[in-house]
Amino acid sequence: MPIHNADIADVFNEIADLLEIQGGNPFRVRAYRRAARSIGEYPKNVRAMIAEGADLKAIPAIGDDLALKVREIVATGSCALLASLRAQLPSAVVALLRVPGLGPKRVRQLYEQLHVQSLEQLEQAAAEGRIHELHGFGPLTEAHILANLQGRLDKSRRFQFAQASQRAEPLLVWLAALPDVERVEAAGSLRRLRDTVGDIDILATAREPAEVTRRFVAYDDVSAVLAHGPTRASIVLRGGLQVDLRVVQPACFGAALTYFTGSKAHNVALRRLGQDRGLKVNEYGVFRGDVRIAGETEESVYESLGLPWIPPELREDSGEIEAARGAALPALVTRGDLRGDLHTHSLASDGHASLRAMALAACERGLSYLAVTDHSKRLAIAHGLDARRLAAQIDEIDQLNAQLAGVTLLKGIEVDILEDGRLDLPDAVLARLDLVVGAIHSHFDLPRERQTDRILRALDHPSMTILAHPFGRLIDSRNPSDIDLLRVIRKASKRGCFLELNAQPERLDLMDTACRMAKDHGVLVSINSDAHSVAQLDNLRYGVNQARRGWLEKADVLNARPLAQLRPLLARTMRSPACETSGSP
DNA sequence: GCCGTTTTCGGCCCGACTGTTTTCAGTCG
Repeated sequence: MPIHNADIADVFNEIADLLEIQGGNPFRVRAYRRAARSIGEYPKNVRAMIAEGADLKAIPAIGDDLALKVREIVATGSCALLASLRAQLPSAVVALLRVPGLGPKRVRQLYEQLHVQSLEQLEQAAAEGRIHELHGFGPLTEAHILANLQGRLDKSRRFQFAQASQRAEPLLVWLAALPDVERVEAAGSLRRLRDTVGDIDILATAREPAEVTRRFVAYDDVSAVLAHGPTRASIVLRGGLQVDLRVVQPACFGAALTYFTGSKAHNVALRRLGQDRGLKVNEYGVFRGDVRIAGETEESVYESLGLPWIPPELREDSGEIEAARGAALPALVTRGDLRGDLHTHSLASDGHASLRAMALAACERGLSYLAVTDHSKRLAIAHGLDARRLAAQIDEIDQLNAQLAGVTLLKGIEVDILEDGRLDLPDAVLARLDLVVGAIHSHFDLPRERQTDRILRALDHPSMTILAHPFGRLIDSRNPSDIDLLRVIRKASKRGCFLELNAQPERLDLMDTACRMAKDHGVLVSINSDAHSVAQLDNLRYGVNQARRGWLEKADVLNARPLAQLRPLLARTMRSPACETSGSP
């Protein structure tokens, strides 16, 4: 089985978990976690780097020892250290770390003293009252463990951004209306616009902080109170979403907002930067000795560290601090930059609105063009169009465009990419369209080589314009397909094709790191709503969020081009077979 | 186990809350 970066990251993370439970050197544990993250996010495939003879120590957090282990994992699929750790401690115990309230120390105690090594055994031990007898545990801890297990409250559970945002909005409004509250702001991954949100972090200033946390834990949508102090409190809403509130002094607000926006890795990087300058950075401010030199605003915090303000979307310690230092932060794309939408559906397939209604709705939303891309015949469940119906729709759009003012409909199709990479409609009818959006809707789990070759062949089709939702993932329900994105991007670049960032909240596909990879190779990304109704045109904002996390600027986005500039990019002359250089797909 | 415009050895981010202890360890973010 070929080893991917994510596999290596998994091995290092399990090593870190097991070392931590065994009470290993915490800095060594951290080194494995940093290495796992670094490799997991590294844009180049490590297996390919080894094949090319590249120096693995060029990867951040990889030194002599871990470079050897990476080679070992690529060669053998595992590594001796992991095997020996597993021999000392069953790897199933790492699942116990996912239980809220259980960290490495307690997991070790449970294993050594009660021989607990699975969630089932943990639940049984708690139910039988054996846990509270352990030193350091008590009846409350035992009750919490039981409640967490029975409620299946999982630390690793994440919510789609849109779901979390819809739960957070009313709570933020309610908090802002409390009499003592002066200021309320969401922080955390919600503010960083991540595609999924683990919990909601809220920051407030208030005249009487303790009064605010008291009211907060009594919010009427609360199903559990996890913590309640004078300045901090944590609740779980019905539906399982955790919300953490911190109330801070106004003079600290910027420092606290920075701190609670994170990411954790970004915070650590800021603190190290502070250390280098003899400064201490925490949620109360930036301090030289006991003197606070910054903290009221985020700008002041960054300025004290010699940096310009960094947009929250970029705060992942993935190059943003270096870019800020070099005055090279991107001017991120905004919703207002979008001039059109290149993937939408109508009544002709599985959409819920007419062509005219979609066109008018697009116009109302400030868009000047809208591509109609109904499904093709293979997707029978969506009433996909065959060549005859598509030809009729082409004529209908021509007639409608003659009547419409302020918005232009583009003739398109979301054509199925068949298992072998052919497209689902005849070349002749595809050639009549303004654009062809190709998409995979079946055989999502082909092996990497076949899945990649399938896409490369589709990109070689002279009519192909945009690869829709390239990974096919559905957050919570379908993993991304295994494709070699670098090969896909290189082919798209060579063929003058584009990649879609599908803005449906459960898709958000391309992912942020993939957007960045496309940008680095000069392949434009099309932020498309994939709207099946008028209201879903508003999904574009979720796509813009993701694009911003992927460092995309206006110039990197296909549909930020006005129509006159877009048309030549869509023209198939640049993709004609004659243009293609020789070589395999 | 990584890393270095102070360092090749000695550092490695910082504080709140809980439940347990009787002054603090563990967990979390």
